[in-house]
Amino acid sequence: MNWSTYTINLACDMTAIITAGPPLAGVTPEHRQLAPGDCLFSQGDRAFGIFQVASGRIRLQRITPDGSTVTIHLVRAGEMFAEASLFSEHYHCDAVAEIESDILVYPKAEISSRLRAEPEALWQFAKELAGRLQGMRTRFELKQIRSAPERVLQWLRMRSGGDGVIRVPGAAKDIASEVGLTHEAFYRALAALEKQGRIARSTGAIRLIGRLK
Amino acid sequence: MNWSTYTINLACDMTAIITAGPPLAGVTPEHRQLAPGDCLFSQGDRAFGIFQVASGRIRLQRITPDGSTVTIHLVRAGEMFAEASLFSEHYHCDAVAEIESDILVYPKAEISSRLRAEPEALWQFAKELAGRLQGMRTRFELKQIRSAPERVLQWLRMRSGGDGVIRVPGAAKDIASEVGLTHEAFYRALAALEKQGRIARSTGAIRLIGRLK
DNA sequence: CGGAGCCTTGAGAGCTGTCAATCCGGGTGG
DNA sequence: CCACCCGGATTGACAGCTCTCAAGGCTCCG
Repeated sequence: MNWSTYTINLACDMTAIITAGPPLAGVTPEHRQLAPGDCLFSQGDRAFGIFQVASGRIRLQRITPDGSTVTIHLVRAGEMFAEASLFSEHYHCDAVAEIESDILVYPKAEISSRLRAEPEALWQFAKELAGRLQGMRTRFELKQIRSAPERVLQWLRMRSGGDGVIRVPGAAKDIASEVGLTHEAFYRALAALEKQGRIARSTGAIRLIGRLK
Repeated sequence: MNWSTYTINLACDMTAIITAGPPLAGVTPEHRQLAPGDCLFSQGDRAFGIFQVASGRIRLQRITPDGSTVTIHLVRAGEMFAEASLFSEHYHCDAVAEIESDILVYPKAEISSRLRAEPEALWQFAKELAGRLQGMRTRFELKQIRSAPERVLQWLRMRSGGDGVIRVPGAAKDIASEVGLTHEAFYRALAALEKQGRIARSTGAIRLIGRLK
């Protein structure tokens, strides 16, 4: 098992914290600044590009037949979105900035022609997609765990290196939302785990305690 | 809190109804029968193929550095898995049958050479991956909704056609696990929604009530 | 007619979200 | 150098909600 590879795979996944997947090789993106409420594209618009969130947060939503709004996805910093529009003429949902956001725009025509012309680039693109799919499935499975301490523990396990140490990037608060908890519940979970002797905390890092191989 | 408890929770999955993608065009799979507990591949094994579950259920799990097991994904009938192994020499997790399962095996060498040789097939494959990624994100977002009635309603909205009618395939019980609820909570949610006049139930179908466009 | 499985409802417990209060460390202005 | 302020970290109290366990009712089928 190659743990560094594993880390990279996860990076495609827990994007909110591990910033930035690799940009699309060989295609230089444009930047677009969005103010809260700004719309990047709407359902039915002709697809003009795929995107990556440099900073901010984008809500992908769809208006259902009965007129109500369904959130398809909340895209956070580092994440890419609307890849599927490469294979479709139009967007199938709205993309609206929740907060001030900086978006990288990869023009569809350019990406498309490049992927069509260079099978190797397409191969890499598919690889990227497959990795993100795996990551998404992992996140999904994590969500199935109802107990907050258990969920936090599993998350830590997935993020830990071979030494069982997880370096905490910035505020633990941000991790909370990543795991799908309020920060209070997250702190309580950490406290409980520490009390049980299953983790040890120090500033900027968390260490798993237990049978390390 | 023990693992068997989780197994039950984890069994909640939406794929049984939602998924069932097209098989890989132009490549004929082999079948493999697995008994409960049988291992399809292990972490570190040389990647020999990608798979689709014809029937049964496969647990993808990884042993973490501290020796504990983390479920990466529970694969259900219709779903494809281990696509990422196309881009990697080895598998990064274990695949174990939870129940008797029938697996379609697409040999890696064959898939790989076909995708390499025919850019159009690779394009389709990427399209498929992008679609699955979107679907996974949608499922993930649905999980974020805490209120059971709200979650059920959103799920119904996503599944409804333009007429706002959802035909219920078989037991409503199965839907419950798809939405990530116990069947009791699901019934209660439906009852609440009906009481509020937001849906109407009849045998075999549910109709959304509200401003249809 | 009987049974099996699904549908439905009830009661209670446990857990997380919410609201609030406190502590703490660093940066800032006086 | 120190008081002050701000945001994060932490803990407490409480309400609301879902899960669990349990008990009928209903429908289809043998």
